[in-house]
Amino acid sequence: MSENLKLSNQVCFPIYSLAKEVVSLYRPILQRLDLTYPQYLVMLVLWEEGTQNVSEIGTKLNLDSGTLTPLLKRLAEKNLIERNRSTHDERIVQVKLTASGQAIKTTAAEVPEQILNSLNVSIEQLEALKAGIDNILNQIKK
Amino acid sequence: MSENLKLSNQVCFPIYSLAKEVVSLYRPILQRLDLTYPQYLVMLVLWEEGTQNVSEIGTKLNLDSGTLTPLLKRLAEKNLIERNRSTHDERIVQVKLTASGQAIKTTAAEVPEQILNSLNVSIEQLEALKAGIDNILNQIKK
DNA sequence: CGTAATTAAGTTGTGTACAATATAATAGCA
DNA sequence: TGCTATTATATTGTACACAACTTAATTACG
Repeated sequence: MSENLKLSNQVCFPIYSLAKEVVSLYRPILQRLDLTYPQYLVMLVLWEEGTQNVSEIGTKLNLDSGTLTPLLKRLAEKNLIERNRSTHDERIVQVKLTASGQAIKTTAAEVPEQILNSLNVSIEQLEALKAGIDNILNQIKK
Repeated sequence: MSENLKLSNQVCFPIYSLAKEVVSLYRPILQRLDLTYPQYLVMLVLWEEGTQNVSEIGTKLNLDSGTLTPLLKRLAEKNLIERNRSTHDERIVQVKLTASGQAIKTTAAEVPEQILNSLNVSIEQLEALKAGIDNILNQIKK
């Protein structure tokens, strides 16, 4: 196999490994908030953009209802969100922060700093990585 | 939140998204081999390095026995590998390619080219991304 | 208006991931 | 030798992730 062909394995496996590594960096930090990384992503969307439909959250996070429905039920059980059918269109479920959900935003504000610290990498390196990833994400053939 | 603090979200979420995107690029290609991406990774290890212990595979792929044991059982059910307890040390399970497992290596050799094609990115961009990822992976505080 | 097509969310089934724990075998050592 | 610690793998439980399908509601159109 040519060196160029091997490259896909040499890039895709590190991407896969890095993603797992990143999630495992978040795990102990998010544990204090009783959130998993995907749950934290949903909370970020709600903190930043307010009440959202299930499908709006799905579009922003690239997750489908098969993943989101049970995840949102778990967030609701923890009393961080409320799920209500829209009266205007009964198909739509609106996901809204509860007071508790809004309240933990303050604690969650400390997460990025802790992550930056455990990533242990310069801002410049991160910027470069972000540029490289955005590049690929935009160019992948859908 | 300062721009620098936001950066961790702006890097970690794309990493997480890209990894899912990459796995979903492999999915239709690997479907012809009846393999998932993690299963393909295990097969790559075996094709390149021959018979391995469960823990050796785990070290190379950053997966623990809780993930590997059921995955390897599925590969064994497909008759691609054999799992045998070592006679010298009964704790060790040796994972060995079957004739079928060895045989599909030929078809699998086409996978990297198909992935490179669907990534739709220049070799230079991939090399840059790989460098950025390896950088971070090496520097993350364990 | 009435029905077909579409849409939004939920359900089911399969397959990772991983923490925590269990089990069994081996190694180390008094 | 006998006991303790360690090691390798397996098991259990929880939580994604996604394909395929279902259900219920809304829209589009003849």
